[in-house]
Amino acid sequence: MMKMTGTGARIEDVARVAGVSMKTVSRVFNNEPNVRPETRSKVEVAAKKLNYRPNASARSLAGNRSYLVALVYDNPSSNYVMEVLSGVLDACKAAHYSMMLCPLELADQRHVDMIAETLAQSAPDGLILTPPLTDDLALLHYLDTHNVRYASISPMAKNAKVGVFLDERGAVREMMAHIVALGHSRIGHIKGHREHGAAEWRLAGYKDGLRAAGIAYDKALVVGGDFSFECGLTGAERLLALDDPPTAIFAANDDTAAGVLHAAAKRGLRIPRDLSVFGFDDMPMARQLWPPLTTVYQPSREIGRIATEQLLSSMRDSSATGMVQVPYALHVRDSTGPAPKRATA
Amino acid sequence: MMKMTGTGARIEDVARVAGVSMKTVSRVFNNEPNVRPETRSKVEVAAKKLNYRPNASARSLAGNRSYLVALVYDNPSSNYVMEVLSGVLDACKAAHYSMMLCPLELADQRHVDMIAETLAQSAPDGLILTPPLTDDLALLHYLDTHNVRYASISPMAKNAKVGVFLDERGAVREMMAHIVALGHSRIGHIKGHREHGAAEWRLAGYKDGLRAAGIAYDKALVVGGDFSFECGLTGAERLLALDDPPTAIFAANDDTAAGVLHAAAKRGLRIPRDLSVFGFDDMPMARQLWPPLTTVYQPSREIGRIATEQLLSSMRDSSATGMVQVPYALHVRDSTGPAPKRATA
DNA sequence: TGGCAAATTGACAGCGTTGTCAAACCGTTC
DNA sequence: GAACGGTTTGACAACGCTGTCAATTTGCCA
Repeated sequence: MMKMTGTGARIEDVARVAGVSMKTVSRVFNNEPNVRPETRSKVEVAAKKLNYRPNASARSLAGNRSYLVALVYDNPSSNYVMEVLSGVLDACKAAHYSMMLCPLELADQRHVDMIAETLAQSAPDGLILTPPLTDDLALLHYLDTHNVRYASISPMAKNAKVGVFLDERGAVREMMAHIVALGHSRIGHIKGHREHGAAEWRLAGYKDGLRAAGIAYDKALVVGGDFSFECGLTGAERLLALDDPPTAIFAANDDTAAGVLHAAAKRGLRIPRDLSVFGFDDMPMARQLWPPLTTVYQPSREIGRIATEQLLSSMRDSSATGMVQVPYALHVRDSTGPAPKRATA
Repeated sequence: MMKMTGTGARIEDVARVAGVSMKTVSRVFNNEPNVRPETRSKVEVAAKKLNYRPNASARSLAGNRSYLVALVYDNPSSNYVMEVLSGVLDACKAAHYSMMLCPLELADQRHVDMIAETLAQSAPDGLILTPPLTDDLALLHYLDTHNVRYASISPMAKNAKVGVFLDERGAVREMMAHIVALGHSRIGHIKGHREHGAAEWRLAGYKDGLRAAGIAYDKALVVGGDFSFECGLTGAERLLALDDPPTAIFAANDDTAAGVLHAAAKRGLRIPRDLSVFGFDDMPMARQLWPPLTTVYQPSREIGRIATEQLLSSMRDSSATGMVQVPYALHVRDSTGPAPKRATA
C-alpha cells in the first residue's frame, strides 16, 4: 500500500545520488548561475531517477517567499475572470508558482482591509489586478505604500508600471468606422462603469469614430452604465424612447449589449434590420446570443498569461517594468447591418 | 518605511508575551484540547496584541500537511465553476485552508497523469470534484488506490462517499408536471453528456414526468447532447424538423437551452407562443436570454461550500462521511407557456 | 611553474511551526 | 500524606529547503 505523504525523495537524496551537496541541487533547481553543465546534468539525472519534486513549504519557509501569485478580481463577468485566470495559471505553472484567488467587493468599503488580510495571511509574492480594481485609488495607494508588487490588466494609463493593455480606443474607432460604412449616422452609446478606465477609452473611441465620420457628438445619444446586463436594458429603453432614436447602439461591453438585445426584443425590434448593436470583449456568450453579437475580441487568456509573466520578471529584476500591448480583433457577426431607411450617399 | 516580509510576529513572540511556551500557543491556534480556558485567553490576548498570524509554510512543513484544498474541474460553464468556487473559498477561509485550482481536460487521455502531477507538486490535503469529473472511473480509481481524500459534487450515486447532491430527477419531474399542466403533450428532450450522472437523472426525471401524465415515451423526441450550446442548436434543429415536432423542449442544462432558443429564433419561431423551452441550472445568463429562461435553480455556491465542509470534516475524522442533499427550486420565467393549437381538455 | 582572480562547490545554520515525550500539576483515594 | 491517574504545560528535535560564507578548483597570465 502506497503512502501519500512523506514518501517523496528529498533534496538530500538527490544530492547523494548525484554525488554533490544539497546546495548544488538547490542551485540547479533554482536556475542559479555558476553550476558546471556536467554537474547540472548529473543532478538532473539523479532527480529524474528519484522523481524528486521540491517541497513547496520548505522552499518558501527557507527562502522567505511564498511562490504565490494572487489574482485579485471583482468582475461580474465569470467568463472574463475564468479566461484571465486560465492564463495566469498557465504562466504560474511554467514558472513553478502557485496561484491563489482573492475576490474583492469594491462596493464594500473594507475591501482594502480584506486585501491587507490576505497579504498578511498568505503573503503572495505578487498580485495580478483585473479591472476595475486596477483603478481603485485606495487599493493602489495601499499597495504602493506597503511595497507590494503587482501587475495591472487594462488599467488607466497613469497608474500602472507593469501590466498589459490593448488599444481599446483604437478598436472602438475601427468598429465605428465599420458601422458608419453601413450607413449609420445616429449611433448611441451606453457607457461603462465610471471608475473603470475601459469606460473612458471606449467612450473616447466612440467620439473618435464620430469625428472621423464628420458626425456631431450628440449628448442625448450617450447614457450612463456600469458594464452590467441591467444597464443595457434600461439604457436601451431610454435611447429607443427618444424622438429620433439611434439606428445603432454601441454597448460598452458584451453584457450590456446582451441587455440591449433583450430590450430590443421586448420592443419587438428585429436585429439588425431595425437596430444594429455591438459590444466589446467577445465573451463566449457573444456567439450564443441571438443574433450573434458583433464585438471586439480581446485575448483574455493571453492577457492573463502575459501579465503574470511581466509580474514575475519584474519581481526578479525590479527595473524590468513595462506595459505590454496585445492585439484586438473585430468580430463582425449578425447584430450589425445596414442602416434602416435613410439611404445616404 | 514598512517592510513587507519578515515583519510579522512569530509564535515565540506570542509565547513570551503570554508567558507560556510556544507549544501552548500552537495548541490554542489549532484548537487542541487540554488547554485551560484562562491560558487560552491569555494567549488569544497576546496574539491579538501582536497581530500574530501563523506562517502557513512553517505550519505545513512541520505538520506534514498542506492546508490546501484543490478544486478540480472540467466544466464548460464558467458561471457554474465560479459559483462553486466562491463557495469553496468561503469554506476554506472559515477553516483557515487555502484553495488551489486544478483545471483538467477529460478529453485529454493524460488527465490522470495531470492530476498525479498536481498531487505530487502541491500535495493538497483533499480534492473537490465537480461534474463530470465526479464520474470519471479512471480518475476515481487513481484517487482511491492512492488514498486521496475527495468530496464529490453531484456525482452518480454509486461511487461517492462524501459530497453533495440534489434531487435532480425530482426537480425535472416537477418541472415536467408544470409543462404538462400547460397543455403540452409532445415534449422533446436534448440529453446531457453521456458520462455525466446528471444526464441520466434528468432523463429519468423526464421519463417520470411523462409517465405521471400518462404520455407514452417517444424515442424520436429524445436526442443526444453534451450540455453544450452547440448541441442545443443541432438538437433543436433535429427535433423541429420532425413531421410532428414537439411543442416543448427540455434541454438538459441552460447552455443547451440557449442553443435551442437560438435555433428557434433562426427558424422564426416565437417563444413561448410556438415553442416552450426549459433548462436546468439557472445560471445568470438564464435571466438574460430572450425570453428569460424557465429553469431549475440549484444553489451552486452553497453546494461548493458544503462540499468543502464535508471534505474537511471527513479529513478530520474519516468515519465522518456522507452525502448531503441540498434543495432546488423551479424558476418559471417566460420561455414556457401554454401549448399552441391543440386545446386538450 | 607560481600566483591570482573568478568560477564552482560545500558545510552549516537557520526559516517558524508541530510532534514527541517528559515534567509538573491537580484532585482523589486509601 | 503517599500514591495514583488524569490534565495541563514545556523543552527540544525535527520538517526540507535556501542563504551565507568559506573552501576548493579552475583558467589565465607572467
